[in-house]
Amino acid sequence: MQHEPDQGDAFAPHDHALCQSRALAEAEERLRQQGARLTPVRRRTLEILLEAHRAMGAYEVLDRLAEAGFGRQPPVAYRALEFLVEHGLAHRLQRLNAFAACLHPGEDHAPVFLICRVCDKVAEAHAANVRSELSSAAGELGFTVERATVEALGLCPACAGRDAE
Amino acid sequence: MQHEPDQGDAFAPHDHALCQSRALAEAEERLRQQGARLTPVRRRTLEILLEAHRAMGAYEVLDRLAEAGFGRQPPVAYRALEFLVEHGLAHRLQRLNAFAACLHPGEDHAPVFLICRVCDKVAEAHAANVRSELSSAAGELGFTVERATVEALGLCPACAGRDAE
DNA sequence: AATCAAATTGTAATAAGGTAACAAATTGCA
DNA sequence: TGCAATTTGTTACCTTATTACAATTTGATT
Ligand SMILES: [Zn+2]
Ligand SMILES: [Zn+2]
Ligand SMILES: [Zn+2]
Ligand SMILES: [Zn+2]
Repeated sequence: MQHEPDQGDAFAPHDHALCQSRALAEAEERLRQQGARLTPVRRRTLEILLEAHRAMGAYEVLDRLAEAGFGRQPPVAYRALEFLVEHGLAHRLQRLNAFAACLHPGEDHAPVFLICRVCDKVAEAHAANVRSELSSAAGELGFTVERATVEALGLCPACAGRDAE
Repeated sequence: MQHEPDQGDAFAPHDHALCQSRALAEAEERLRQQGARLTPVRRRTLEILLEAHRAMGAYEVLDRLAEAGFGRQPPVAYRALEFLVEHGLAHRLQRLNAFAACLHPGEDHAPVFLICRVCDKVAEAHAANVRSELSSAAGELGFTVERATVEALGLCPACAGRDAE
């Protein structure tokens, strides 16, 4: 079965020059409506991300910006990337740089983490249904999931209770 | 409705001293079976993680290890943490430190990322079902999801095809 | 056109997270 | 006891990210 190519599907063969120019045009239009400016660094940053159809580290983007004559210091890239993320034109692939004791040792599992933003506690939720939905969503694009990271930030019941008072 | 407390639920009120000692005993038993050794650093590292019921950065763990008389250098903590993760006694909350252009700007979405481990391309999959399963799994523990990160690593159709040949 | 405040860009300095490489000490046998 | 394998300690370095402040650009206002 062949799936319909769509605009989020970087994997499907497509006219990528058109894909890029359309995204750039949409970005200009959206920013104009919001009264935000697509300045040269920001525009070049978006172009750099669009060229690749892959995730790039901030320092890789920074190198390309420097080649194009912009500053060589980290904030140059981080600011432009942050602007794009804030305006819905790019995503940041998350991090948390942390470790937690396993609460279900021996079950050979790939859990979903629930992290309370108030008390910082971490719980592990049962992930089977989440993972099966993920696999099927991926399957629609022909993608095979091998490992997945699912981390939710929110409110645990104790902190939610305290909040509501 | 009250949910049944279970061993993965750090949010439920529970006898945490018992929770810790049980986890430690289970760890010892599991490692013994595998012929791996719960040495002093490793044991203290696991205790540190268990004390908190929250995720801790490697450097925070390192500080605590140093207080307990172990080395003050990053590898001391990273090695012990890696050992615990390898043996299923701890989890690493993932990272990817990267940015990608949004492929659906304007849809105000929280997408699921599919990252091909061979070609590094990133696609955005439709996330509604994944997120609703996530919310309901979280809901069973009384947790309210505000933001969630879902990143899958695997094979895109093109690279899977190449692989199969 | 001259002026000025706000926004943007440039730069230096430093914090935080992570790994490679090798030396010293410990452990468990032969 | 002797020795190899494992574990721990330390040095040095790399990547990622932020704070603070200076210089420049922009767009509106006079
Ligand atoms: Zn494209
Ligand atoms: Zn909480
Ligand atoms: Zn507990
Ligand atoms: Zn691929």
